[in-house]
Amino acid sequence: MDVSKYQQKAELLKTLGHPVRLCIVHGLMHNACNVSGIQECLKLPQSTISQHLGILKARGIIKGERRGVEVKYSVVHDDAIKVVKVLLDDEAPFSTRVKEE
Amino acid sequence: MDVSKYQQKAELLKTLGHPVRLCIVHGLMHNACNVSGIQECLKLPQSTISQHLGILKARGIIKGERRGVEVKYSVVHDDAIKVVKVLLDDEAPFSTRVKEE
DNA sequence: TCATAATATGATAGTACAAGGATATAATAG
DNA sequence: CTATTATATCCTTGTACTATCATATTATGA
Repeated sequence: MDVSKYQQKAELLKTLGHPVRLCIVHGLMHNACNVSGIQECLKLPQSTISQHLGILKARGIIKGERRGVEVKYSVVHDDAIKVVKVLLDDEAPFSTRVKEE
Repeated sequence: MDVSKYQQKAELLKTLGHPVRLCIVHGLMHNACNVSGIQECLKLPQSTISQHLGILKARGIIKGERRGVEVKYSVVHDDAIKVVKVLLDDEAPFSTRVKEE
């Protein structure tokens, strides 16, 4: 039995299996934004958000690009996107996986 | 922001986010079987399997029907089925595949 | 009844995770 | 250089999860 396949997929699910992180990923799928945006949305201390972002980044689910003083986050993990879409299938308002400006 | 929705979905993901449980659910989706079958497959102590089954049952992901001396388990949670299919999309028996890219 | 196979539960010990405060780094403006 | 804003890291405390052993329950057959 191919255990490592399950381990890898399970780790993804476990990472997404936290309300704050799930919310962050879902939000980022609609529009990439920075920590302050998320923080305002979730009303949690900045350090808590940053920690979750760090976990998501370490697992390759999101990436952050620094733009001047901000860091703009977006979702880059295909499986993660698929899972979240299946679960929270509220038809993306738009397919806005963009970075304007 | 609708937090409870995320909490509920996150709990599902967290529950599936353990290699043994993920493996159990995936296996059960292909054919419902009993504890001994799973145990043999995973080579873990019976009590460990049973505990994971208990967790999956408590969260409404699987159900067990007693058939004589055995208990036959099967997956009953729609979201769980969708998630596992998307993630472990090996030859879905039917064309119930979710879109890919 | 008793023995046995299948499954569940309880207890325990080790490990990992979560939140939030304090503090540190990075970029830029002045 | 200094101040400010944005973000990251460190640390502590409490809580939850995991694996396993030992034991209990349940159903059935002799």
